[in-house]
Amino acid sequence: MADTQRQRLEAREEAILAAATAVFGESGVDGARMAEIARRADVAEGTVYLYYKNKHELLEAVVDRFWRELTKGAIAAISEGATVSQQLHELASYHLQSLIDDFKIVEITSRARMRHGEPGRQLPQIREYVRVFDAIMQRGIDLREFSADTAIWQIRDVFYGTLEHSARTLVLRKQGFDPSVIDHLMRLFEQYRPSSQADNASGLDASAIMQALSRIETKLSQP
Amino acid sequence: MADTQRQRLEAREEAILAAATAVFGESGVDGARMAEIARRADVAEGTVYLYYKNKHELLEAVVDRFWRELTKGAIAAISEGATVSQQLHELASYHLQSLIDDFKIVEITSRARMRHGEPGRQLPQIREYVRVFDAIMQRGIDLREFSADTAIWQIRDVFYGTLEHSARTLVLRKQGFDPSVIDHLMRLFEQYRPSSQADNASGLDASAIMQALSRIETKLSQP
DNA sequence: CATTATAAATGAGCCGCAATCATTTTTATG
DNA sequence: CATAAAAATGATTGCGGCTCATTTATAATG
Repeated sequence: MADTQRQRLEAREEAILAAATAVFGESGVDGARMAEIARRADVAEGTVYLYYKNKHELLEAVVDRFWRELTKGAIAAISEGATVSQQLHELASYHLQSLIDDFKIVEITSRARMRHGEPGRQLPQIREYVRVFDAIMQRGIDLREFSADTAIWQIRDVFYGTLEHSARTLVLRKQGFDPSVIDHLMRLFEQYRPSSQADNASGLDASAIMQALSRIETKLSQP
Repeated sequence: MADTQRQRLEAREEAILAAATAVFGESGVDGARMAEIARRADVAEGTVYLYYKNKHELLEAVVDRFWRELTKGAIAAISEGATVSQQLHELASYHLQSLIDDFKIVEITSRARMRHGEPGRQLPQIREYVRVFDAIMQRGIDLREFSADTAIWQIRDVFYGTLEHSARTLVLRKQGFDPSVIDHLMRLFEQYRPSSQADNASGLDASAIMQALSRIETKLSQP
């Protein structure tokens, strides 16, 4: 009966994780009491430590699970055969909606990054999550729907950075999901389409000229 | 001698704040020991609590001070008479550089937002800080350099969201300041210019260049 | 300068809570 | 059943934030 035994253990682990998710969400990391988590999972306090080394590892597990689920949801939210732009739109909408819905856990995520001492690492599951974006964008580049002259990581930071800040703004103002945020972002992304590059084979383009002008202006205004 | 007395108190408060900034930065919020902070400020542990109600308020004071200084620095970094684009460029550069330099304290900021219980408020000093951006952008709109058809808060979220994420990326990869991040962001902002829609999907056209040139001409003829 | 009143500083001790571990209970095995 | 191994328990420990009775420094007054 080694099988039901294993199931019991997994069920217990799941109960602890669920309890922890609830308590962390309700009370925040510092407000959460290990005793309360144990009580809700219907185990003794010591038992929690058989499954997770300490409070921080439990927190990591909660956050890790959240982003894993989010990845699944994102993939599900994207229409298989749609255009790259359409898929980006879907991903952006799904992401913004999720950030708003689960704002508490998203906030807690930053806490999981900080491992007491120093080097704020990035969580593996978030790395996994952003690949969904990367894959869409890469396909866009391969199909020449998007140009390859900006590093993907920079575009990605625009995408997630904007959505994260917008979500915070919306939540703090107690507004909900706002489609105009998505439209705005998608309009920005038009920038990445390879439009009028044909006539700029020389490598000279308007933005290069503007940058040069900008440099000149700087010098002029600080003599 | 009520005057030197006051000065002594302020000096002590400053010593505590400085010690706290250092210790929080080195050890993180959880790693920081109130005893250690007191020791470095050369006061007894109880004395700290005469100036700050508890550890969290001390943290808030540290973060508050940091953003206040940042606001001063940002204002100083912006050329008074420059174009709106140029000022945005300067602000973006200053911001990115600061985020990278003081990454530790920036990370800690999110911690100050979470007041134990719930409603992750926004800190007054950050509100103040983003006004620097708002003022520049508003001027851009007034001067018709930028169009008013996108809400400023959305543009602001693009600006700070992108820079914050980019800073994290750069720090985690142990790269330093990367000017291409700024150029990229500024290119995106071309989207917000009113002249852009017509003939060039990139948002740049001859008229934008002519406008910049004429601004320069103006400056040259009035030294 | 002496005296008193008030403000500021101190640090030993209290208390909450994460984490441990000796003990008990449950499960697998022959 | 007997017995060994695994799992669970909760009283106990230790750390660290915070308090408060006491001490020390400063101001006020005659």
